[in-house]
Amino acid sequence: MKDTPKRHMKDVIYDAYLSRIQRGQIRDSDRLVDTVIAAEFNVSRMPVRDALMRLAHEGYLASSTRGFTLPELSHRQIVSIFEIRRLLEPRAAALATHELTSHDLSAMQDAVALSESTIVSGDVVMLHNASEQIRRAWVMAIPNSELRDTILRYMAQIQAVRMKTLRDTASHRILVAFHREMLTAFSSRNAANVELLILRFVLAGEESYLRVKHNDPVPTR
Amino acid sequence: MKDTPKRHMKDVIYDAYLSRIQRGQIRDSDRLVDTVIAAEFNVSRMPVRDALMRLAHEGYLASSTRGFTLPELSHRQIVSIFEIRRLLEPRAAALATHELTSHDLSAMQDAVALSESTIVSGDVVMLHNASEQIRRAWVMAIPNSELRDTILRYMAQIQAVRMKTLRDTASHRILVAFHREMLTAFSSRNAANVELLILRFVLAGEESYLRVKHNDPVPTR
DNA sequence: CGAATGAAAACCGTATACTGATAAAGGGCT
DNA sequence: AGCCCTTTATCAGTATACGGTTTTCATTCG
Repeated sequence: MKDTPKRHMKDVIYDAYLSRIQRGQIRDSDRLVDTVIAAEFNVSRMPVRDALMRLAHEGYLASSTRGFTLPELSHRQIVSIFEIRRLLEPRAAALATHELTSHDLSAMQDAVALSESTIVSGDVVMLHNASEQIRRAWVMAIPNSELRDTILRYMAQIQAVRMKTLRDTASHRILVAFHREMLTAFSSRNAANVELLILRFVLAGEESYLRVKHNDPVPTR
Repeated sequence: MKDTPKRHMKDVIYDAYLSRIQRGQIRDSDRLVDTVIAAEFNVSRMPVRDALMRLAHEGYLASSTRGFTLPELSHRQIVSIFEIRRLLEPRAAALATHELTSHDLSAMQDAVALSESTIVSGDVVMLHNASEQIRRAWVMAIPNSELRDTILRYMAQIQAVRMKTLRDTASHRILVAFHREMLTAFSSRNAANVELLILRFVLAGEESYLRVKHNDPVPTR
């Protein structure tokens, strides 16, 4: 049984749940309780607690007196994070432009094709996955690892915004168009274009969010 | 016995050691061992471990198989963080400009006076404290709390850079001049000036760091 | 029928104990 | 005398247990 060659359980659990969170596999209503997860992994509460608390401190989870849940991002927080993204992501993407391998680019190409296909199919889950893949392709290529980590910290916000906006037809079309443009810009290795495009992308994302928010001030509940 | 009204020991210990780290009271050679700290606070290892691991994950400490120590920020990391600061801090300071209370401003004024006094006294520790106070004054006034938290995360880097550069006479004078300018800019509530000034400040800090680094490639040891 | 109340359950924080990994120290071999 | 191997000490990771607090829920009273 070499399912975890050498790593500590706390890290295994941390990675497992970070992945689940980032893939949107945890629902708003889910409560993550250490004892339950401990049973799932056949370990004691301690490594689970370590992992959950780490996720909580990093903002991926919210700790309450009654288990851990997804953080409820307030409108204000979401807008705040858009501001940080506006400041960091254009430059970060520009830095990543020269670092993307041909493998990264073809992965992005596949994801963009997937994204385009959702216009007709209307498959929101697939669009979500495609967005995630495209984003991941360039974010992971950011050479400044501190910057990369900082940007990765806002996955929760991005997740939340996607959830709110992806069903909106107008936002959907805008998003797919951006995906196409990104592929072009990254492929041509034009960092200046990429920088501007990502700025426009973040701004458009904010605009979409605000529009959907305005039309549907009490979402998903 | 109400020495800690209601807060959890893990948080008390976290705060205590974060404070010690930020005040430079932990030396490079110090090894922080949970059992020792547990004895100091008369608790078990667990809350201490929680606190230390949290500090480690936030970058204030490095975990090894042989106790926790101050992280050795690599040259590359320090430069990486300067890039993030360049992107975030000018805008953040501009946002803070309108939020500073008269109380904040007078605190800043006191700190700037302190800073100026160190030019003749050469008191590096006092300069360090003054820098910290000035920085804290405007950082804490950043209205976007996510942005503020992100900036606060790099305190460790700033600490490390200060340690390396503060003894450098040229850097010392430049720093004090910036402190004076900051007071003026913040007091006049001119956000545009502040934004530009802070950008110049970060750039100057990077330059100082690189200069000192170049003159003394093997520092403090 | 709804509100107050109290007991039970859920769940976290902390304590104690054990295990395993690793670095330092000491001794033997060349 | 210098290098390698074995031993030992140290310290982090994990297990288990307990106590306290908050939530839930049923029961009773208005």
